[in-house]
Amino acid sequence: METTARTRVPRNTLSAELVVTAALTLLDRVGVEAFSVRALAKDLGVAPMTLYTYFRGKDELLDAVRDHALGAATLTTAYGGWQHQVRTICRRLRGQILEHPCLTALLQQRPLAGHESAESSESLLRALVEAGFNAENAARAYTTVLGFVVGVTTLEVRLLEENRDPERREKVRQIMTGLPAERYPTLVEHAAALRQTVGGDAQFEFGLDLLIAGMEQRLILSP
Amino acid sequence: METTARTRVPRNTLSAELVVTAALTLLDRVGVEAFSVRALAKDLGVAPMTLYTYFRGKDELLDAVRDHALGAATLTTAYGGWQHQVRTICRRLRGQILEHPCLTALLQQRPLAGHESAESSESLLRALVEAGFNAENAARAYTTVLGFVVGVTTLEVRLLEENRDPERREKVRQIMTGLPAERYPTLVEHAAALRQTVGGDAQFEFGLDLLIAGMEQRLILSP
DNA sequence: ACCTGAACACCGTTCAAGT
DNA sequence: ACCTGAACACCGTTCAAGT
Repeated sequence: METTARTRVPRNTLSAELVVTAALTLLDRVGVEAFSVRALAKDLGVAPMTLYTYFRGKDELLDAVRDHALGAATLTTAYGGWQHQVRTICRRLRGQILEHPCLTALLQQRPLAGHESAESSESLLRALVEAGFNAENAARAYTTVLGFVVGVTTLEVRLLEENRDPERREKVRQIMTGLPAERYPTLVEHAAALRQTVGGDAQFEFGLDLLIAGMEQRLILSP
Repeated sequence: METTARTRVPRNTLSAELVVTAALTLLDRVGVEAFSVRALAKDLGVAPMTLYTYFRGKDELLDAVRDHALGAATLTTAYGGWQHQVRTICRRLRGQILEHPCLTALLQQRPLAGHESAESSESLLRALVEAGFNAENAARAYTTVLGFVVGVTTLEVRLLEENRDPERREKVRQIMTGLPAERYPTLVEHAAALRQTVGGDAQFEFGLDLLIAGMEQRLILSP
């Protein structure tokens, strides 16, 4: 029952910036499920209600974390041909999600941020217009690319987590090996190859190649 | 303070099946955030702990709901050339997610189900092998397609929700019109076109076309 | 303005008990 | 087996209050 007089933050040591950073760290460590305002307050050595000085509520805090975690992805401008620009922007977004796995949950609850992500949004859309798409198709390609990157990378993060947890890993293995070969011959035969697609740059690049090749094709037929 | 003797389920009226169905309905109505075991119990006219007769805990229940909601997508077999088969499977999966929006959250927390989705998994992978992909690339294409469909459709569901809620809608509009045109010229110029990409079959088909065209291209170069 | 503790209406789940 | 109420350790947030 240690009651060692809690080292309270003396005065004005806190700031919105600091709260967001600590929240991001905690979110990445324990997951969005286990994250709570009270746990964050304890981390910061502060009473729960203190955090409400900086944010109207939990939702607003999570939005700020999402913008903050996304912000760093937009620092430098992409260069080269449109294919290379699109590739660069997609890789950066994936990199940012892998670095902050909590982004998978935050992006799915509330999609794309406002100002923080505007830089890379602008770059991506510009690259697609430069590629030769008309206004409608450039916008369609833009939304397709974002959905693809977030979707594929979210799947990657989940599968990697599943692989790390030995208990869940064993369960998945049992389901796969338990599938009747006469009903699911292809799944059973390709089980090893499927396991190979769990994460990794090669898997991401494969999908990105498909999408870009598809866009090149589309530009020839009807831009 | 109405205490009108709650119409308790008499005996053995409940079943795992019934609990799952009620859970799915409640989840789609109030969202995964607001869903709770206690609320579900109230819906069923039963004490919260009763549900633990059928499921070890909330997680197991959500897994069952996910499998149940996904199951109906796999009823009939796809036919025709591989392109048409892939298209059909993707459309069905999207259709199922649109019908049960809670699937976006359930699929992102725990990816692809086991047995319930094995039917369409088998069909999809078989179509890709038939297309001519080697084992490694068929598996890579498989994971790419699933990530794409779930990602793009999740984005669709979120954007549609955002559009329905007038308050959030106004907020998004303000962010877009508030963007400085000299810093984000492309975003500002294409704001109308971007709004057009929020949901709809045309948007989904556009992305699906890109992916399939990309696969056709890839098959020529290195299957 | 910044920070606090007490209180309220919720959660998921354990436990001992009833049929 | 099926179903229950009481209790425990949590939540996010309101409120009145302290500096």
